[in-house]
Amino acid sequence: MSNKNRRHTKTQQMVLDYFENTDGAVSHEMVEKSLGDSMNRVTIYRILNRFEEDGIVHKIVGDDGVSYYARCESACDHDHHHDNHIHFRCEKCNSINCLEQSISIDLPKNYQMTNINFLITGICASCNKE
Amino acid sequence: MSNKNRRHTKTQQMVLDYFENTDGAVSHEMVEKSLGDSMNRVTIYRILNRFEEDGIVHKIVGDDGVSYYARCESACDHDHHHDNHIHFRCEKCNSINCLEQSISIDLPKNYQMTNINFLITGICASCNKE
DNA sequence: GTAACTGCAAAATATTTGCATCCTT
DNA sequence: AAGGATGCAAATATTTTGCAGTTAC
Repeated sequence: MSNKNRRHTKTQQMVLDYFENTDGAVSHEMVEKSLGDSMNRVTIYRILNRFEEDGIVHKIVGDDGVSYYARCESACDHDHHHDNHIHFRCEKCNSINCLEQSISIDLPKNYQMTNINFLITGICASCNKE
Repeated sequence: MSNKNRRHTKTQQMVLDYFENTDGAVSHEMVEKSLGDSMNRVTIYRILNRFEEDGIVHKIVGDDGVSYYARCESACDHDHHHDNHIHFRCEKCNSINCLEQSISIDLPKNYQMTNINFLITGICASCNKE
């Protein structure tokens, strides 16, 4: 389903590097703030969409309505990037990270699952100190 | 925190009735399609926001980026409408409903939770038959 | 050389705000 | 009558699309 002919470009590599050097999930806004001088905002949209389409990252939509992207774990293949652990979004520092806890899902009969989006919002430990 | 002086109006009652007569969660678009002739789209935005603010409904953000609203269970009070069960969004019929399964959350030390958003996307049983 | 990728402008969507008016209390 | 709620227009975001120019392969 997914593998179009993709090309390796500088811009994409920069975004990949950004993922590599960033803890937790990443939003369009964050990429733009970081790399916006080197590339157009539209390009960022397109790169993020492409990455998701290709299974390189998965998307987590926050209860703030913002889309965050995180590199997929090894387990992800191109058509299934299920992600049955919980993400935590800190309202203060606006980071999204994975919690250890993972969920075993008990879907009712005849239900079929294509995507999981588990998100808890609140204050993370480091922000809670202050 | 929440109780402003609210007034009882026809428009709001219509939206409430719509919730009552609809299974599962409801999006702005659905309300507008249903009641758009009787009220302005902006009014719908404001009513839905107000309802959420007042704890009358809670918001679930789909991985499609769309906000859905569902009437709160009895357990909800004004400041805490935690909703630790899983919602299921059907990509075909675009309904959102609650699954029975609820999740016990095991938050790491010093984490503080303000909101839960558990959503599985896929095909529901009735759509899966066809 | 071909087709993917990018940048810019513009279009399409989605949501919010200002303000005059209407309606609940 | 005071101020919350609504409608309309306009302002803000946010995301997508068209197309020409550029670059990877």
